Amino acid sequence: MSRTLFLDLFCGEALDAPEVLELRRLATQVYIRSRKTIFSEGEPADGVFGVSQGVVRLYKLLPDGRRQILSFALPGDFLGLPLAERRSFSADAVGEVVLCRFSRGELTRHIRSSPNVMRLLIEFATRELATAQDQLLLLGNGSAEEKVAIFLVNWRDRLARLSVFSETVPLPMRRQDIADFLGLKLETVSRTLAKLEQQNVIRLFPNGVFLTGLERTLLVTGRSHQPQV
Amino acid sequence: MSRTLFLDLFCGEALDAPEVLELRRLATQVYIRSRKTIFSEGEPADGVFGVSQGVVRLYKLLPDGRRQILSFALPGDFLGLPLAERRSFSADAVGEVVLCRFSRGELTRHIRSSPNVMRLLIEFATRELATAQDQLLLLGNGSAEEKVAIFLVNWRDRLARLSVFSETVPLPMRRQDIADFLGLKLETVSRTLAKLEQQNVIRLFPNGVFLTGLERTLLVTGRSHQPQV
DNA sequence: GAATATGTTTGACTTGGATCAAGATTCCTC
DNA sequence: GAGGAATCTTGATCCAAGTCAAACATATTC
Repeated sequence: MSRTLFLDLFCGEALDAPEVLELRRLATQVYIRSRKTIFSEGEPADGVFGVSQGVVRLYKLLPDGRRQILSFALPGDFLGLPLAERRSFSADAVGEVVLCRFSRGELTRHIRSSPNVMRLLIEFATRELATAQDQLLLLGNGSAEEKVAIFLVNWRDRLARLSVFSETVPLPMRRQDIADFLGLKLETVSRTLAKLEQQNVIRLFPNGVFLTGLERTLLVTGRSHQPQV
Repeated sequence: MSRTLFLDLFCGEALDAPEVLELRRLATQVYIRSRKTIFSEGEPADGVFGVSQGVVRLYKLLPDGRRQILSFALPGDFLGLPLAERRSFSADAVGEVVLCRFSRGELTRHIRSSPNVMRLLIEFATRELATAQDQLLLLGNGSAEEKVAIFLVNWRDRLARLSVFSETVPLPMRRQDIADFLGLKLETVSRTLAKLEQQNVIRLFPNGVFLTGLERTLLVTGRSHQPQV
């Protein structure tokens, strides 16, 4: 694996080839083993990371051990915005992960001189904020069933944007992760998935689900059907 | 009221005087009556607003009438980021409100040529995202008591940054607004406030609270004690 | 300053999801 | 592939917050 997949994801779309080449010069690749921590909340943020391969969970911990997963980062996503001095959340690898790493100083210097990279970052920030706001709506108002159903649909749609659309959706994260993402307990996630399977809208298999008529049952639709920003 | 208070809030801090003057040339003032809607989700976003005076609630509605308040905007805050074509949430005035309005085209043109304004916006976006993530932590993990207590402390701290610090905190919004912000029902908010009053950590008065030893009781501290970004 | 509307508090009861506790799978490791 | 650990499912019970309902306060209007 010699290519910086993270950057390739923008080539031709948001950035042109010379720009990608210049950024690639600044980037180093980092391989993270499954379950390993990439960085922790409160640490100095000396590197900026983009995901090339795999899934990364971003989360906050409370002193008593409660955890809130903020998002699951996929290839093409940054692990947070590159401006803060310190990490405002922790990140670790859900499976094997390949990252693209920039030094914060070099990247911000490069950003200043490149309107395209600047725009890319602002777009990413805008998208992240909109996603967080949709998640607020879900956490504040959704029933367990709505939360799980919408999570599955959104997850499928995100994966679809990366590869080919498929109703056969891998779920590399644990039930506990889904629970901490949705503000539920893992037993509730398990029970809710079982209930959705009984309703014949999903079919469970090891490390994944098969989605059938799910969207029709959703009360909260979120942004899943809006065009990508 | 002839000055654009919104802009004055940045003068000397993030922007220098000539820059504020130039922005003021682009700005118009808008007066909004109490409870009036400023814009609604889904509309074209033709103007960019900053708050000069008053409190604005930003929220999303579900088809069945459920509402999630995303945040209460105070003087110095933008009502969303100025990039999206359409509003991703609605906004209305909690009390009498004075806004500073820019045309989106003029502002984005100006942003491109001004690194300071650009930086201001990126900082605002970063801060908004961090705030939203703290709110996710609270909505996903907090009990009713934690939610209400942290809301009160954060609200006091935000007001303190605008004027002088005081434990006497006005609450211009309704109980229903607090409930929709915290993912609770208004009865629960009312009961929880009563409980906190019985514990002698707050004192209620019409349209406000007096905070006493509240912070010591908090399990979730949020960002309330971190330095301002 | 009645009359009315709009908010807030409080009480009685219900319930969805949490908690506690086994089992059943799946995944490693040797 | 046997043994053990981690993960997932399912069942029984509990409780924090929701629901329904009524009284109480505070604005607003005529």
